[in-house]
Amino acid sequence: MTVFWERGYGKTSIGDLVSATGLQPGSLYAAFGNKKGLFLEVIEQYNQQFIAKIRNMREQPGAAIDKIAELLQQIVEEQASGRDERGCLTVNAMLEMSQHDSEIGDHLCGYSRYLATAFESLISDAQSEGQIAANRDSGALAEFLMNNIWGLRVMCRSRPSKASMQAVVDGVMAALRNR
Amino acid sequence: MTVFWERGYGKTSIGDLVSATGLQPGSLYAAFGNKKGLFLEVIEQYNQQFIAKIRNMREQPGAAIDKIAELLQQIVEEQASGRDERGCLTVNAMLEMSQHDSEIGDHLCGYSRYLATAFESLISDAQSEGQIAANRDSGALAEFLMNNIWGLRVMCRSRPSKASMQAVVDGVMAALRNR
DNA sequence: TTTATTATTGAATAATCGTTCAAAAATAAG
DNA sequence: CTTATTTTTGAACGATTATTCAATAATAAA
Repeated sequence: MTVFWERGYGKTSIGDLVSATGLQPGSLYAAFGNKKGLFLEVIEQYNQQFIAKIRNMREQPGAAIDKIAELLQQIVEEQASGRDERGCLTVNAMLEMSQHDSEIGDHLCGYSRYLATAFESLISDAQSEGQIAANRDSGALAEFLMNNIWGLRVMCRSRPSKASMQAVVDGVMAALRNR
Repeated sequence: MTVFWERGYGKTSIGDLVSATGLQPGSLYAAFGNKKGLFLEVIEQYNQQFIAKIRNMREQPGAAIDKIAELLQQIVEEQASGRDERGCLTVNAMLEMSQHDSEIGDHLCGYSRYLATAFESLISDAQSEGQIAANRDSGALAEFLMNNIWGLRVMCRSRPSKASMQAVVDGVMAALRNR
């Protein structure tokens, strides 16, 4: 996962995966069929981790609006600490592979749809708790939130100042809380 | 430009460029040095075109806030009409190449910074015209706007419904107009 | 027309790629 | 311990890659 994340799909060679896993080509092919098979399992796992993170957040105590803020803030802090120069594996894969490989594209598009519903449930929670007006469209707000996360994942890759990213996060939270 | 845009840098072979340009490898190398040299000139031209578009918009008559809305709406319409399955060449290049190739990375990061100032001038116009409150931070709003454009360029690649993209655009414009 | 300069050609090169597979090693079953 | 089964090994293969360059053609200068 780390190798694909740092180098992208196309620039990751089997040799890179051999070094990273300590397995020889034959073993990798016996286990995953081919390079794409391994990549599909990698993004599946990556996506499930993020979905699990949101699911887990919802089960924790605390205001939903604060959880959303925390989700965004984490992206800022990771970037600021220099830990995240690789952005989001899913976004990277989506832009590199989505239209070129329909199997990977299907996978990612389905996940994207699923992720929107996960965000919508967080928004709904915040509406129930009175921090977002109940008459606003939760689906539309979820798309808006997700769009800004996609954006931050792109921004990560353009060596932004922390202030720039913080400005975006503050703007998004203000837009969610408002009206 | 079209070839790089549709296939990305890594998946574009010299053979593809030979077919697209009608020039033989030797001629391409005589003119551009190598594949990367050609790519750098391509993204330079692509970015200049977008900067010129914003500059031109500012010179046209009409409310600045409507120009911003039009910029966002164009992305929605292009996607809805099926014309844009390739997203934005710059965003694609940024995610594919930025951290792997520092020369391309520098180019793109510089452009990203420059683009933010172009957006800021549009925001400032809208503030002068009274459609965005003058006490709001134009730089922060510009980052917010740009972030959503990056997001839409990612979203383009996940086969979204027009309604989803429209929801984002409406959300962004509401956030800009508000308060 | 003749000469000098520039541009184009496209086959050849060396490197790297994803993938395969017979041989060897490790493990499990009898 | 012996046999059967599974896993791992890593060299080899064919395909593709970016790049080069001597030969050829086109253009400009004299």
